[in-house]
Amino acid sequence: MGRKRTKSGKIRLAEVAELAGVSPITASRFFRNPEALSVAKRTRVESAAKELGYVPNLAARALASQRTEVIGVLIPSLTNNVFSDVLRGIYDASEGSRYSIQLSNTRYSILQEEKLLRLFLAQKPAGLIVTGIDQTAESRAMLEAADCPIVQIMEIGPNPVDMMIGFSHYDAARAAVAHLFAQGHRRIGFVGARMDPRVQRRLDGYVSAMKDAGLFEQRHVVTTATPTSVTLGGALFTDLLAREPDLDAVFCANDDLALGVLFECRRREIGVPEQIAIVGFNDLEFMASAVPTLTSVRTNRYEMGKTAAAMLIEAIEGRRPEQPVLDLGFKVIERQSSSSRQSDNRPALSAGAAPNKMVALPSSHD
Amino acid sequence: MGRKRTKSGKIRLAEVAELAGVSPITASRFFRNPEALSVAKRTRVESAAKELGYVPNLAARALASQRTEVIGVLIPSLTNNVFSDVLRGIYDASEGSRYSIQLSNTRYSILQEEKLLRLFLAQKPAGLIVTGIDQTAESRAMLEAADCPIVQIMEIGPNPVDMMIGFSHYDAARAAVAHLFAQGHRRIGFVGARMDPRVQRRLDGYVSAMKDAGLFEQRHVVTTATPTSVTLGGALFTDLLAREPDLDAVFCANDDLALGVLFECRRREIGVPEQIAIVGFNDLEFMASAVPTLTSVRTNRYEMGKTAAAMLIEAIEGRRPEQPVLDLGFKVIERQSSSSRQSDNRPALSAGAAPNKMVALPSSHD
DNA sequence: GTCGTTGCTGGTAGCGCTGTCAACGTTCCT
DNA sequence: AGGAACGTTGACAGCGCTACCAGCAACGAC
Repeated sequence: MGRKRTKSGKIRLAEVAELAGVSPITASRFFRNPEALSVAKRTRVESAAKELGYVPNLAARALASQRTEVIGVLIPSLTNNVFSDVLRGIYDASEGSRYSIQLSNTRYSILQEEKLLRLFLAQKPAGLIVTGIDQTAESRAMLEAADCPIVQIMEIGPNPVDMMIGFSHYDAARAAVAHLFAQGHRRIGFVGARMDPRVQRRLDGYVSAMKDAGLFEQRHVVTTATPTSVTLGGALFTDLLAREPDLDAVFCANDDLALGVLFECRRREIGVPEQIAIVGFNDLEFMASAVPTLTSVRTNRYEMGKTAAAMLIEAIEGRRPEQPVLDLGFKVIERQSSSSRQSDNRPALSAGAAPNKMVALPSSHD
Repeated sequence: MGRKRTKSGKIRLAEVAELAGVSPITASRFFRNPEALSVAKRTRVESAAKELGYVPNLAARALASQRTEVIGVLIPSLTNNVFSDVLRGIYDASEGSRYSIQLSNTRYSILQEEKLLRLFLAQKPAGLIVTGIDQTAESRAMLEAADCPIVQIMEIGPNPVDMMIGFSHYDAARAAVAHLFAQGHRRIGFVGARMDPRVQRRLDGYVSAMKDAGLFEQRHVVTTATPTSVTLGGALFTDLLAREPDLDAVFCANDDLALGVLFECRRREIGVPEQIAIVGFNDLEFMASAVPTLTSVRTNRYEMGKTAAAMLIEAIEGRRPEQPVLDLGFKVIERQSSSSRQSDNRPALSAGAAPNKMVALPSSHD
């Protein structure tokens, strides 16, 4: 008795080929490069596969072809809203393609990242998406030696490993501070948490902008390594006020902190923006809805994820993008919390009605 | 010349076995069931593997053993904070285990879920985590026929496919309403968005509690299929007020909506809780930090994900939990936004100092 | 008519690992 | 002392697919 089915009852390629009256290898080709088949065989295999409900065995394919159809993604956090937007973009772009996403969480540790990278690379992924540009030397070497396309996301900088998509956090922070200057603010504090490399670069941008204006004061900067939260924003702002009660603005390294600062102002009955202006970073959805509406720096997170995955897939399939480094820029979204025009300060009647004035800036990096 | 290495330069199990002076199959056993080896061979294989930097080829393993070490996870959204907490738990529990997570997004569509399920099952996952209890009949049949452990998460209900971990959204909503009753509120509105099955059950719980008290009014319920957001909370609340200006409390199906309602109250200069009490759902971090602090129903999302994955892994390895259905319960976290005691209503000086009174309830389901 | 050339197809031989089962040595029991 | 029982080990034969190369027909150029 010839065995028609595998033990598990699954349909194999051989069965499809038999039903279609072709050799297994021809059926195999149908799934990988249908154009290589004559139209007649193509349709025969197609209908045979559909009739039998054939699903390829990816393990066998990976073993025989010596490569997988897995895209590895290394991100530092699953909690952070920012990364969930990026991830959504990545998953959306991978959907419908043959590639599946393998996600790992580095927890903001470059050592953990190195470990995970080694793990990924051992499985010969089709491509890799890694967060940021601050890998260990060892990681960097592995990435450069990897024989698959790689996209670095979230920021741009010199010496891309391969492809890169993001924006300049440094320039974005400078733009936020410039906006506050333009509104007449001078004593501008900085509130930052987690202090991962990107937040650090926002701080650097803030510091340089303040120094350029001759206004930098170390005591205006409050940071912590603690993970960010709304509550933490209030606590850090409290510290900041204790050091410098005369602030007239706060630049927050992200929107959660900004919301915490807003609540703390409300608690202390400090008028926003009359007494203190607030600017956040990322432009999460709630910023437009707060009272007063909160100014923020908009970043294109979903688009970043989606484009990164799309670029990667193109590169995997041999079509390298003509633009391997993509600057997605940012926009300062000016809202009530930092507006000096009194007319903008009265609470709008409905959240959606709050006027947003945008200041678009492609981040320039050199 | 004997080939020592695979084409790709990778070390194979055979090399390790040769260096250790054992047969390949013995080396294989070392990685899967070290206890089966004598101590001498075990240490020999171990050091040989380390010396060569051996990494198993998972594709070959999967092909030969007819099973994968992949845990499939089906969740309806990557955006929703709730799921990022659950996911974090799942990833944390899987870390260090041999299993890797394969994530797919159903986008709240049970048809999409069915499609993804079919895809997953074809690859013979080691286990499956699916969201909720509202699968299509077809999905349900596939799950029941699957020869791997399955955990349903996010809620509990009758007829688990296999294991189940969650809580009763219905009971949680009833508890929230009961809390508002206890604070003296009677004209309680409901605001809901997305209206996925779990939000629907929260609505059902609200309706039943209101009906039990003889206070239900259809016009006090405002819902939409639109995805949730803070802004939407304000908009829905605006609708609700237009229908019924005399509300004295609002129960929001989630915290984003609650925050939107709070902002809208501030915009309209409606006192919270003096004029209107607000209760949210999920107890996201910012609820404790808002002004006034916002009452919410705490759910154990991280723990749910972590426990689900841990249970699943145990079951995969043959140790079925004695409790296949786990009710993680919920807690009504009472804060200023729904407190009738005037002393609680004055703004606390610091966010963390806000007193939280907890009402713990294991959800009873029958 | 012959000779490439191109397009399509199939045979063979693995990819690296594990399931199965038999065989071996050792211990323990009667 | 004999044999059963156990623990440990290895040989063999694939898992389902694809890389590689050979073969064959059809076609155009000379």
